[in-house]
Amino acid sequence: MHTQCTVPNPQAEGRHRGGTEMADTVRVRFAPSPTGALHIGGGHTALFNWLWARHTGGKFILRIEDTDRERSTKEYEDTIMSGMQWLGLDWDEGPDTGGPFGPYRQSERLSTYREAAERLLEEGKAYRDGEAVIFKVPQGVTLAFDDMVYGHIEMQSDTLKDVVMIKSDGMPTYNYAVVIDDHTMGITHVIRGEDHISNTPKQLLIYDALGWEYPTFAHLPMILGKDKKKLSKRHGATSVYEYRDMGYMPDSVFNFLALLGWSPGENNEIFSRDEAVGLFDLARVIKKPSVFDMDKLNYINQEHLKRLPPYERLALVEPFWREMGLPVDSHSREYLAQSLVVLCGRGQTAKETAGYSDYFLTFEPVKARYDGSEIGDEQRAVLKRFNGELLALPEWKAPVMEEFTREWSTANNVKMKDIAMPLRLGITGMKVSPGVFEVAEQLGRDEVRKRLAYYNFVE
RNA sequence: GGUCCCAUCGUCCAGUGGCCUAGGACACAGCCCUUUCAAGGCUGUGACACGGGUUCGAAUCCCGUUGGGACCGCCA
Repeated sequence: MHTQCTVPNPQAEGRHRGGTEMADTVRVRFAPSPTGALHIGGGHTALFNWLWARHTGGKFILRIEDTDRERSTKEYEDTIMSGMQWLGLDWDEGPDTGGPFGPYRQSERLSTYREAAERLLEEGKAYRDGEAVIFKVPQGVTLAFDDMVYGHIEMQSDTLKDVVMIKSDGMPTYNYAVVIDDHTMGITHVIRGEDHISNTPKQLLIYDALGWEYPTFAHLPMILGKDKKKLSKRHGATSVYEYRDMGYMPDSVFNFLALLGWSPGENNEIFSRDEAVGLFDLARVIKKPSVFDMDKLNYINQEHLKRLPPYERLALVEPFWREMGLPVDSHSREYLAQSLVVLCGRGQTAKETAGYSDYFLTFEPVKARYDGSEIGDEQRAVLKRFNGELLALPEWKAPVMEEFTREWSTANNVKMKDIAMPLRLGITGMKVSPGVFEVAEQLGRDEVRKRLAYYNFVE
């Protein structure tokens, strides 16, 4: 057990939860503003909150911070939610599911913000300027908190400017609303990006003014692009959807994101959601910002892809085949799934896998890629003899074909690759493929005969 | 500029004073396997930013320097 961890693990300590001990239960929230899709940074923050809630048996709350009237839209709210669902981050309370601490949209909690603001106004801790309500920062106060990741942090109030609580349009500002909501929603752990560390002292001031206790803070290291700058569109995909569209599995993106700023501590980098939940610990989160590394994502995705049962892999690849205009429906599910088994882990994404396997679905792309013109008369004659005998084999099985080919190449003093390569090219149109006999078996004797005949590689 | 934060291979992590001539993974290079590629196996290149302390002993603790980042909005 990690003694730094201030929150007891209910499983490990065998404590009972619920009922009157409700107050002990971990409550964390992800609070995006609906001004854009769920991007990698937001996904990372949501993920760590979710992990902590699930690990501790607590609650994961989704709160929509839609106080920017100009930029917030319902569409973005929906995309963020479906992005989270895609990643498998389910929430216990939120704008759609409801819950005992609702409403879960800031735009619907305006009265709560006003009440607290009135109180502060009456007590002389805030003042009006124009239509806005502004918090008066007291001088000479030391603001301090103990961050679960960054440790003890303190700052003098003198360096702070007064903070706007309610904007002229009646909407609360972030630094104010976040305090009111986290407190009234019973949030126990505020887990958010490191870029919020400098905001925290302002929020502390408001907790103090209202006489509220601080939640536990845990700031997460930033995710940077290859150039070590804050991740942005310039670094490629930004929304988690773009990863889905590129053929990445949600489990892989989950796994990859979990590894940014955290590790289970053992030499275990590929894990499932459930394993991550069991292993996760906020006390093991590191402080150093991490660079988003596409190569690592690719590797992780390939590992997850390899571990997938055939039909699940088929479900992932199928949309990309369709996108490529391949005749998916003219084949049986068994045939398609088996084709991917033959492909055996080739391709780092479902999209790549689809691109490597088009020849299983139709001959057309093969013809487009390969014309057989580099084969001279002499070699063609050899191929015709060999292919003729191959197609006449009593059993159309890869091991049988392979054995036959070895014997034939020795007997005829022909190099294995001189007959295997044209065969591969003729049936796949590629110089790279799985074992050519496995491909031939999967395609079937008739289809192979048809393709070879097209190139005049067989009599 | 002010305040705050960070600093181990190119990248992601391990390391919480002795087990470290610093470990794993990705990437890269080579070899093996082989009908091609992928996968797999083996090997290699490669880091504690720098300078001072503290200590019998420091990647680990302290101070400074340098370098990076964040925040300083009636955005969140």
